[in-house]
Amino acid sequence: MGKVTIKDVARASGVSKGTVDRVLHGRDGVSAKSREKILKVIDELGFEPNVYASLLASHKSRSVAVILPEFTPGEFWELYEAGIERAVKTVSPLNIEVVRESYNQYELESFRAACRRAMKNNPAGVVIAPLFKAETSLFTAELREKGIPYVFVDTKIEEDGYLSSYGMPMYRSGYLCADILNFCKPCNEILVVRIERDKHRQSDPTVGRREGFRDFIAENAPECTVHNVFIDPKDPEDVARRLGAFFSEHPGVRHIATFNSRIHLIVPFLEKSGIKDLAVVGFDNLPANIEALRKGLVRVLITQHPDEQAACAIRDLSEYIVLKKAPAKRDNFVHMDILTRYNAD
Amino acid sequence: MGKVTIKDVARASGVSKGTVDRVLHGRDGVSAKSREKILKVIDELGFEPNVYASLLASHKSRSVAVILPEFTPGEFWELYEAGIERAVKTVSPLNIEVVRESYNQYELESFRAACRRAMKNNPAGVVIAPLFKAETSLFTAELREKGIPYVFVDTKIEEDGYLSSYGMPMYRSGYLCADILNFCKPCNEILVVRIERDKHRQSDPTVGRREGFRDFIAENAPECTVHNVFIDPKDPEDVARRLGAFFSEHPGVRHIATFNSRIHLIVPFLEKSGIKDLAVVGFDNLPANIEALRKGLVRVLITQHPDEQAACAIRDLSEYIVLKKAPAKRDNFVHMDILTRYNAD
DNA sequence: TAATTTTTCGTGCACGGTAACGGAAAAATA
DNA sequence: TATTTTTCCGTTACCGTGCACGAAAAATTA
Repeated sequence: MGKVTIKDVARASGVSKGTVDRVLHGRDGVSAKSREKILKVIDELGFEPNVYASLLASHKSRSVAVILPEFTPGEFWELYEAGIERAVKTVSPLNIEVVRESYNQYELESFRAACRRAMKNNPAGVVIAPLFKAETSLFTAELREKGIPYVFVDTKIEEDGYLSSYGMPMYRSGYLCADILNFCKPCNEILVVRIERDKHRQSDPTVGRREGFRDFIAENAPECTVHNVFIDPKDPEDVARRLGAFFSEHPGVRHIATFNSRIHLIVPFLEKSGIKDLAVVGFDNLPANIEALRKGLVRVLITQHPDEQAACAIRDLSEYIVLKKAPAKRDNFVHMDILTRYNAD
Repeated sequence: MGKVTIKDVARASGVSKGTVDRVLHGRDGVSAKSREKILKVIDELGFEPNVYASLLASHKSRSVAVILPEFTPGEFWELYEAGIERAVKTVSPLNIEVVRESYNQYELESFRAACRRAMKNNPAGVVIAPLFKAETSLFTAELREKGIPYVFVDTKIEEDGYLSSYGMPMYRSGYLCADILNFCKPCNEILVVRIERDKHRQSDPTVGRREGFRDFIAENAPECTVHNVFIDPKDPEDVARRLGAFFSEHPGVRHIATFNSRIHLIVPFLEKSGIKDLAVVGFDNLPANIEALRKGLVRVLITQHPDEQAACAIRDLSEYIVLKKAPAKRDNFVHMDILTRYNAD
């Protein structure tokens, strides 16, 4: 019943609704005294703008640019798509259009080009996965200058000015990974499979995860040995070769972890080798990983809901664009899901 | 761009928008000729009413009744509240009001009364947790007769006519629980603590969970013994007495499970007894359970997001009420989350 | 044919919010 | 002090739809 409208706010603060509208949208032309008074009244009355009335009145169509790495089917970055599509559905009646720009995550120039393409559209907001830290800084500086709000997904960069961020707490996730491996009986040896395209990449997104993993072991199982095996994801035979060599040298190892989403790449080896009772933990719910989970070859996957990240990011931006309302929480960690074969749906 | 409005339809059919509105809502007072013409134009122009404008203009407020068990703070059924509140926020601008009716889950008559109270309000939709199966059947028959859509949460009853349902797959969750206990080293003995108010209750909601648990053990650890200890939740000293007796008789048992949300009740005993290296698995993210997780006294919680269930249920209903749009999926199983101390947030 | 009833329809305000327009008051300048 | 500029804010016309009011048109009756 007691819906508070801007008319109520206007009356209660002794101004007209035009003025209330001005402070709601942060436009200028309002004295400090009035603004303060109005904000107080808004707070006291618990006013919340009616989104529908709002977009009915202001119908300019705006666009949100989503800048993510490109992907081939089945890759990690594809997981964002589902959330983007969900979000598109909910915001398109608000006259907000979503424009995707993708880049090659291993080529800086490609990232630059994607940013430039995004800016051409004159977007009202930007969602971005900041794989290239330094370059992203430059880009966000430009966004700030133009007053375009932006949201980080996957990871964030340390700076001020972003509207919100979504991601997994990487350190925590590494810690959790080690905890799960260590779950019942403490383990003496763990094999960490590093399936990375570029061992010496400047900014490896999984570095925090490795630290969390290392710290858990140091604190809870200091006697445990951690072996690293590096594998080239582009060479399909590298897996069998290197893992084969490893297991002939260390036949007793029963714990395996990876720190990125590529655990599925070792599945063929596991199937062929016939080693039993392995505790294998990986990350991210790629279809191939889920499949491995179902088969019992991977014991646990830790996932971070990229789709949710995307959906939330777009939601935050549209709320900000339509209502100039900042999201409730700025830094959001999505829940780390623990998936086993019985709760993978 | 080319959004067609009522005014366009009116102009194209040579009448006023009032007349168009009349045919849109099936009100009378329109000549057969005009009606026909208008319908033709609507079809040709592909006119679709603007839901938001419509909602803004129409003053009829509709209500959704939510019929759930009553609770004292910290109890399982309180977890639904958060989702209800979230949903209220999103649907209240649609002039949809949410009315809660609660009942005593152990008294049939109380459930009946709650249903009757709900009907008095002449609700446009109903969310219901069908703890009393038979009685719920009678109630939903009445709803169907009156054309009122309804959604099940927590569990559903087998019938046709509900709009959608949300719940945890109980059998699966029991299976998962046993799997987690059995995670690394197979266990030989498991203590199942049954903290139930009424041992002989007709429809124990956790019965499916018990079956899943039993089946996992039978299939994967047939040599394992399962001990049941029954505890009266109303008698605070019963826990210490019975568990004390159990552990003095079976000092080697290290695996504990419960099947409802009351695992926190055994925490004081665990703390005092000082038994180490226990693998304790329970259900549901009650604050007290989370607390026990943090302290390391409970190893894993399996949760079902009651808040999400409530939010989805209300969303489905309002979409149906406002747009007559049926939800995408009818039977929905919420994801079973595995919570450990490192991902409980 | 005139008067009356009934049918059919146009008009205008409301919903809650947006934003352009222009005027009054305050501040700055002459 | 008079004039100009700036700051601040009220007014107003929408957005697309719902609905009440009353008037015109058609049908009925006298």
